[in-house]
Amino acid sequence: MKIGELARLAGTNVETIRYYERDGLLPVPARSEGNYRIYRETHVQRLSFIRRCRSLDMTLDEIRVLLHFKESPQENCADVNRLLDRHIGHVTQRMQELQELERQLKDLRERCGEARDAAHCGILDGLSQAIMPGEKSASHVQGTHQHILAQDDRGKHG
Amino acid sequence: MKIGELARLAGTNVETIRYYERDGLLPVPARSEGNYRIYRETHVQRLSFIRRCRSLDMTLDEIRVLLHFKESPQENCADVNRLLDRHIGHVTQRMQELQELERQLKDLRERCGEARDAAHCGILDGLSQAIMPGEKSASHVQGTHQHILAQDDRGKHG
DNA sequence: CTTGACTCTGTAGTCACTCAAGGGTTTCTA
DNA sequence: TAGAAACCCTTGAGTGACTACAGAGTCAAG
Repeated sequence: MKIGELARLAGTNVETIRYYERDGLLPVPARSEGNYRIYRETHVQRLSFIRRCRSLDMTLDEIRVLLHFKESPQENCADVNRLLDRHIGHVTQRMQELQELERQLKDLRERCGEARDAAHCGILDGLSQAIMPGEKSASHVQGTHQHILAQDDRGKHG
Repeated sequence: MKIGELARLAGTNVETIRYYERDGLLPVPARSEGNYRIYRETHVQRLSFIRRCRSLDMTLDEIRVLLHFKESPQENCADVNRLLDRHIGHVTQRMQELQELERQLKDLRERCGEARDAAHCGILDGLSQAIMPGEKSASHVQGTHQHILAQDDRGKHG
């Protein structure tokens, strides 16, 4: 099959597939006479695995590790557990941060229930004073903007 | 004061300040004879405002809007409300996504309680089958990796 | 007068894509 | 059989919000 069909089957877009190839996540495929990439069922499976991991917000590096374990089945999978535990930790931590964030934003929002002058806007006043409850700690957890797998939103945002 | 002191006072790093200046979020400051940027109290306040908004995961564009309202106090602040409401919506949505994500990851983790061969690893098996409950919808919400305000972690991650 | 801390500019790198230009190939339709 | 449409190719640049680095200049203390 050609790249377009692989993309359809795995719910990816074509550029992403070529990007994964450049990045070493997908093997370099055979080419047709017209220089088109030719894929097989194994590629569909590998790409689907990658996309499933991405939908769980794993980094490409984490996925690389998992792919390695898939390919060397004799190795002990304690590392797989460790990777997943760490990843769950990141997700949990990010959720706690977002909960705190939501609370602060709602507090802020209540300061200005109705439209008034910006001169007396409780929101701007609130943002001008210290609210931060403490410095955020490090994590491999990102912010609140532009979800990774938002492929149905191409070109609308921004 | 020089840029280093401003950075300390606002809990930012120096490059970020210069970046905000390039990006138009901070006004171009005066310069000393030796070409050093010279800041005043107003800069500390403006930068702190920006950092507080960033700690609430607002984009620089959103912050630009808020700064505009801070500077034109006669304008109606209904737009401030709208901006904040929308932002709260994004945060709430991302939290729901992360909750679902956490659930899936923990499900996955339970498939492999102990170290075994990767050949029989329930985690890898699980990732090789379809789990995705439905496509993620678009939002201005990011993933799970590398928190924005992790400034105390310089150079460790990656 | 030298050391070291600080600052400057400019450029490139991060992550995981996404888009666009400018061309080639294949397939469908008239 | 011609030509249009759909697909594919490579290359390079753009996204957001920084971060890092090179190579140079400035300043205060010893």
